[in-house]
Amino acid sequence: MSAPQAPSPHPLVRKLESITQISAEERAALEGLQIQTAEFKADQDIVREGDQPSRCFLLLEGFTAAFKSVGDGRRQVSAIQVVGDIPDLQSLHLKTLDSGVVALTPLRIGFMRHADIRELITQFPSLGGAFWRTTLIDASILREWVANIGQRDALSRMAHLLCEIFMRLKAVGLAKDRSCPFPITQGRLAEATGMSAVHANRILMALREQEFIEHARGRLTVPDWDRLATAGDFDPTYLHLQ
Amino acid sequence: MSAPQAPSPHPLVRKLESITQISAEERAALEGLQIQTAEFKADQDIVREGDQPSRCFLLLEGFTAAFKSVGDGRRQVSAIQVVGDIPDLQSLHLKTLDSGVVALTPLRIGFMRHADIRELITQFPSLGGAFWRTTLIDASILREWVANIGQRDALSRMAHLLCEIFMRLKAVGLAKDRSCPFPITQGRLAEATGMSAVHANRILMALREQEFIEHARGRLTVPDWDRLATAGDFDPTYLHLQ
DNA sequence: CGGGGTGTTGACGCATGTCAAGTATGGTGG
DNA sequence: CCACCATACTTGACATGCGTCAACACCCCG
Repeated sequence: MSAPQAPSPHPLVRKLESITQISAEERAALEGLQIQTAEFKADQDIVREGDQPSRCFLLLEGFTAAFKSVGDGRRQVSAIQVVGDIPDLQSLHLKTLDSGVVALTPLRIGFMRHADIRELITQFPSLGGAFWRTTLIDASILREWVANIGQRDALSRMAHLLCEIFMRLKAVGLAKDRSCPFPITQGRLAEATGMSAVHANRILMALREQEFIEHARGRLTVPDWDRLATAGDFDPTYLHLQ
Repeated sequence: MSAPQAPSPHPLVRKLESITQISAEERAALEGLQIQTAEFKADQDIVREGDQPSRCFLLLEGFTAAFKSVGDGRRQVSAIQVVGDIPDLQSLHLKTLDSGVVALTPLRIGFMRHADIRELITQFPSLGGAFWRTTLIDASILREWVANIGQRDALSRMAHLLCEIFMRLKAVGLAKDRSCPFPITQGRLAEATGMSAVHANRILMALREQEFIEHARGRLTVPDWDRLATAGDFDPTYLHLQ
């Protein structure tokens, strides 16, 4: 009756379809999942370290970052999320959040109740596998971040991060050709790469001077992908795309 | 007939019992899971980056480390595993391994086929949740490592790592009182904390001189836990014990 | 057209890396 | 039981990448 392969307007279906085969039934169930949308302004905390949420949220529009604060007040960003990501999906099985999530831009998000997700998974175990898989990909990215921060020098480190974000945006259709939206301040990039804001600035300027990137007004352009990927020692295997 | 609460000799049951309630039926199913044991010598690779395994392994005895190599040949350890851990459980849903696992000591491990685990989970979905949860805890630890490596100075960083390993060993009953086995070389600790081996040595000596730790012949002793925890800015919430 | 956040720049110090030369330690074979 | 070897650990001298501080420039947004 309906066109069977119409591109789904539903962001959660899109997300999981990029991960696994979704049957018509599962798709219907996903589309029936109750989602409560909300908007946030830039720099607002969506959830905080220590929270015990009963729902998690799907990022519908904008960018977020997960972060932890350490003793002396410094912050480390441990992940950056783009459209389609579910930043706190781990709260489904871990009662207490071990990191906060902050809006990097104005956001539109969709809350999904844990109870509803659990019911969905009970009914369609293969969807449970898909959700599980997304958290495993997040963990894989974290391992790469550990290696990135632990071993690469500042220039490679930053280049690597830029490669990752660019490629993940491409995967969700937000990167056109050689450029993508990039509304992330140098301060945040510094927190994500474990360097000072001043040094992040110098490294970004070096990357621009040597024409690895163009970066202005919230857009990132990569004139020569291979060159940037080489500088960042970037191998996308860990993203487990496709 | 049998004593219902006899401490299970089965390591997988022990692991999952520390995470969730296990019914008698589930326990029986877990104990029936086919496990093929194997032994490895120190420094052998159990699995390698790029492998596509059809089984994963449970660590029965010894210590392992997950690691990635970066471009210039340096290595970063992204996790250290102790008895009861399943270092490559993510391979259940991610086809290609994004990091290798190496034996830090002589090992005894038990291989479990993906197919068997999948069947088990299909039959007992709540066990699936327990397995999922273990991978989420691993991810939580990775977030803490990102923060540790990214933000803390060398002394706190090392102290934090020592706290984590000590507490995880305690959780599986391997730490007696104030001391635990610690067969990890300074070179590995350096790879885990993202510092050079020489610097790791100096930091460990500083920790010993200031009596934060005693560390010799494969044993670590912590004379004053609170003092070490303070030095390492250590808060165990992220381990999600209990 | 004003102001707060963001980006830029320079001077300087220090934590950490590197290189190189040892010294302990523990396992192995004679 | 000892000699030997490989691996781990230790130490010093030196270089440097990066952090800190402080001032300033820019640019959007109201």
